[in-house]
Amino acid sequence: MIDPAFEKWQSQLRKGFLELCVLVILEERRQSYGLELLHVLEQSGLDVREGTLYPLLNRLHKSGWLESNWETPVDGGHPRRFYKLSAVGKNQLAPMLATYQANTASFERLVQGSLASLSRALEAQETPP
Amino acid sequence: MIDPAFEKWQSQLRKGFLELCVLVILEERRQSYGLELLHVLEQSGLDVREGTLYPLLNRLHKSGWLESNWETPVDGGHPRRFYKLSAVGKNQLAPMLATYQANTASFERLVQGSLASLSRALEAQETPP
DNA sequence: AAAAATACTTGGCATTACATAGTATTTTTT
DNA sequence: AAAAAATACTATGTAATGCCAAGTATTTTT
Repeated sequence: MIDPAFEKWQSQLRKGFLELCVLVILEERRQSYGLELLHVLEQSGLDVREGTLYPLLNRLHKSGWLESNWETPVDGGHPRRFYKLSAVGKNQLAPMLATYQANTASFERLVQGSLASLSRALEAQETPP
Repeated sequence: MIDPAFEKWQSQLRKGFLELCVLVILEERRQSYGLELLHVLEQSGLDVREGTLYPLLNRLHKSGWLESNWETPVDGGHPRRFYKLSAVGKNQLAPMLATYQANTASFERLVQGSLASLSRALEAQETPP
């Protein structure tokens, strides 16, 4: 019995987070395209849908944070739309990382005073035999 | 010159995150009320507005994750609406923490391979003299 | 030639953060 | 005692994102 509100919350938690992940990948790989990004995200443990990623890429492109160009693989195959960070996008990445890490630090501060109660919550997660 | 898209992204990143923070605080403090929660959040570094927190509490209450009751302080003063985790809410907390930590771990995996490029990004954050 | 795989597009829904404005009660000030 | 300020919560509307679902186009496989 999974509370449907929990799954909705999970979706909400990914807002903004996925964009940061994509920018980090592009910063590392210099460039990439949709399905490859999906693969990289999945390998890192993030199960992202096409209907999530492609609009995300279009938004970042419209915001001017990404540049894109179509390329056909040299060995043939379906043409792909490659994305890479623009100068503007590169400038955004550092503040975004700072914001993300500030949130993480705030959360750590919140749980710091409640290690006992949190370990209680985590233990309750496992089903008793 | 701050990109307005950056501030919008910051708001998006807090979606879901703030709910988790509030639940963690209530798990630790047993119970609390609006303005006190704002104070605790602010002390941890999160600048949350009334117009964000109160609707959030109402939503969690409607979802059945929180119980609430009005109390007037024994030494007089304005009556306050106190919230505490319900049994359902307590059951949500552990899976939510697991999801949050899974996201954090995925992100760490993504940046792991790009320590060099990320430190470049962080250095670019400081303005040269 | 048909089917499958690759790769991207588009439209619509539900949800949340935030701004803004408003209500009610208590305390402080004059 | 009346006015002002502080405390505390409510209500409305907007913008933005994740996700589902269906669709298009090209290439490869059968």
